[in-house]
Amino acid sequence: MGEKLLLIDASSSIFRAFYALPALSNRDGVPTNATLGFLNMLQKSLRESAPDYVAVVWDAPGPKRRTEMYAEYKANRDATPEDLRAQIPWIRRLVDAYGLATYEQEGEEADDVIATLAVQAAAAGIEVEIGSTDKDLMQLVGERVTLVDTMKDRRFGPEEVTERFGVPPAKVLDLRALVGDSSDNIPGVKGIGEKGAAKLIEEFGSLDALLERVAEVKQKRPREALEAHADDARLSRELSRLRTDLAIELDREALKVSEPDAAALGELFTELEFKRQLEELGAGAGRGAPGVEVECAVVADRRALGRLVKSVAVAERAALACVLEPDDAMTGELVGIALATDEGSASLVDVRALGEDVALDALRDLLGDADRSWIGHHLKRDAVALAHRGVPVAGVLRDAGVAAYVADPSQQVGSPAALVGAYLGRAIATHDEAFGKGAKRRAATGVDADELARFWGVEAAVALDLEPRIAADLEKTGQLGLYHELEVPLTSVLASMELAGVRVDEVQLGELSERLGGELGRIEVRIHELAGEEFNIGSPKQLQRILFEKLALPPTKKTKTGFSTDESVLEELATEYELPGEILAYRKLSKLRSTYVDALPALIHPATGRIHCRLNQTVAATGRLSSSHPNLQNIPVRTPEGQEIRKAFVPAEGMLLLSADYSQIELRILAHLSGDESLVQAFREGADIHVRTASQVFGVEPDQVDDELRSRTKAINFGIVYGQGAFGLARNLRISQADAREHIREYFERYPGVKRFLDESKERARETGYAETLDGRRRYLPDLGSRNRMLRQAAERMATNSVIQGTAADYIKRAMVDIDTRLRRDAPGAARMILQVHDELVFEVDPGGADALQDLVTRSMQDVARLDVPLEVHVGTGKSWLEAH
DNA sequence: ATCGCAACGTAC
DNA sequence: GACGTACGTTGCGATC
Repeated sequence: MGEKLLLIDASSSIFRAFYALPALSNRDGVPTNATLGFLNMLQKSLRESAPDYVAVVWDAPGPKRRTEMYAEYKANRDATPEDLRAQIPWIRRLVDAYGLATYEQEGEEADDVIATLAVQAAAAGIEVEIGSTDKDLMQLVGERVTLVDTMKDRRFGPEEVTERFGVPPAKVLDLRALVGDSSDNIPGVKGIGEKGAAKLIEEFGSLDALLERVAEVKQKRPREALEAHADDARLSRELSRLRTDLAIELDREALKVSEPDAAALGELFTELEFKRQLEELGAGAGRGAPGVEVECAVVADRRALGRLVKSVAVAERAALACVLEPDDAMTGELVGIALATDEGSASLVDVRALGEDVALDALRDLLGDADRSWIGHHLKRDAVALAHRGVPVAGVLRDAGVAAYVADPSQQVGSPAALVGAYLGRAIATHDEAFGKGAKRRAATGVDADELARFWGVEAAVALDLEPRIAADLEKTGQLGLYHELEVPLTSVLASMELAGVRVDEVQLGELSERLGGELGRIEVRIHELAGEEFNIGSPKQLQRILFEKLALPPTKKTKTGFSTDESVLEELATEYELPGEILAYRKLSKLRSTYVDALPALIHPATGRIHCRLNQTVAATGRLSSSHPNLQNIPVRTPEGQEIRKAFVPAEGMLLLSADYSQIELRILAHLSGDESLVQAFREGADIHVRTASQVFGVEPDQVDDELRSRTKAINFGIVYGQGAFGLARNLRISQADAREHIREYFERYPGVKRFLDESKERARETGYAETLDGRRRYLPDLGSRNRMLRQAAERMATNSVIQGTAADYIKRAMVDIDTRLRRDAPGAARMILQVHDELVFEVDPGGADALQDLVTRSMQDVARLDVPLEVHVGTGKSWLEAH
């Protein structure tokens, strides 16, 4: 049996699917009929044709060659229905999830691409099936080339074509030159239909012969038509002629049929609410899925440990998974270490049986080998745990969760079991299934080693399959560089930051807590006095009752469950009444106390005396990091009380803190991406951007811009980045919606490049289905195609904001990797990076090395990218975070 | 007793 | 309903 290539004409298939199925949509109002129809066709073709190669061919956007030839080409086409256009990104995702190659050749239509590929494949002895009903494609039919209409279950080989048109495939082009095509607005020769044309071609042998000997045509009407419209016939032939000589290579490797990405399909089907498809997929990936067979051994004596270490040392690849109880790198007990070198077997080093020192000493050289790679889940946690116990992991950390995050940062489930089900179509136990949750949870310390080995051995071994599988997907989407060059090295950087931690002055916080407590007590008394009764001020529900029922103050805003008592409401009421102001003061102080002042000391590590937050690499949908346990990215900075908290973040004895932050990085990225002349110029000239914007938008001299105007303009600038509308701006600035609308209009008038960029970002995201940063980080936004206006507009704001916020995230991550590399090389021990707060990096440095560090950090941060505007970095040093910032 | 959600507020 | 991204605390009703 020879090989088979299936070429799918995307637009033709999608159009047919759209009109063949009734209007369907999911609960978000995303139309789904064309997607479902296309999916059915695709599945049927793959099943019935069983091709070895598949390519999905799209029309390229923009001007077409044929339009240059003939301005009226396809001029009579109606605009594509909106409900169809909205489905295209979904269909592209579907094609991606199936792992199918796509072709989209600039300036070319799908027909010509298909023709070129078909001719090449046929010449190479490959059988070609074309999934399309386009009549023009009939000219390609031959010994090895057939057209397939999947929906009607019809195939067109040479015989069927001859039967259908009355001429063989080789003469279809000449026939169509006479007949034309009303749907493409190809004229043909008026007065000649398909029947007549077939007769004429048969009689004269070809169009050229016919035109040469037109006088011999017996019937009068066709003869006269031909005489009058010979040029139309020639033009029509050229318009219908498929090109088979495009500069395209038939890349067999790329076109090979591969396993569909069950994860991506599952996600798509869920979002689209394709229940039947989801069930079918589930039959492959869900409960009934094949399990993972892993031979799991417990290593509990030194000799076995020695053998294990040797076997890992010589293995090409190895997976690692630490068992920690509780699941925390810095405070958990190291119960076991699972190691695997192939997918079928794993060993659990029983740390409790061996003793931590014995176990770790045996692994020290292996883990310290910088030339190795480690594959796993949660490798950052493992690296921190091991380094904290004196065994740094020097190798490359290839984490499946990080890979999956690059593939889709919005994904909600990143657990190993979910990823295995999704990407490998196999079922493994979840942690909760194996060990219970909540009250029923069994601590790892109380589980025998065999059982731990069975669970963690599988987790390690399966990662050896999983991570490369996801990486292969990343290669297809062009995101492998983002993974290998940025996120993978970053995992190690974050691990050393978490390990380093930050010192906080417990005594200072204790004093502050006392002070706040006293103040809170006084305010509480006053509040109860004003309310005429005692109640829980922290309960919005009780507060509602007091304010809006008992005291009958006018409510201004609602929540889902009742009247809102949030800051803006209370502020408004505070102008008329005393109680709301007191509540605001109470809220502010109690927030600071409970969230920071009292919470932070409890998180100081008993051994290091420092706070070690987690810097999460796989959480934020835009590519940013997040911080938790505790969140050190939202430590107060604005209010005086908040600044007291920052003062308590201090360097180790004899050291300094150094803070370096990007100035206006998001607006600078906006300037660069939009290319807006005024905005670019403003940054190049080093202007105060808010003053400059104020001056340009409101038409006043820069020295006439007072603090008030500047701060209002700052709000506008922020609003632009967040996609804010008139309503939001009006509320923020407490101005009328009309005024806000006017400000926004003026802004865009003054910065037309920004307007254009924002519109284009949305449009591009709508076409592709995702927002993308300069480094190729994607965020899928299916709601861009929703018919629900709110959902759609929210997705549009996410699209524009994600490009800007995500690009900023890419940049500071690059800087972090670069700085870490340089510090390790040039100044080991003298300085360490300890925190990242989105546009700020915080270091702890020996005072003697502060100047050098400042140079290094500034240069590295500025040089992450060559933008049309300079990247400015502010650096400060001090004996507290407040001083340094 | 525990879980999960709503409301609120802190950061960039 | 209306401004993007996070995380933590509190209160409170549902659930175990």
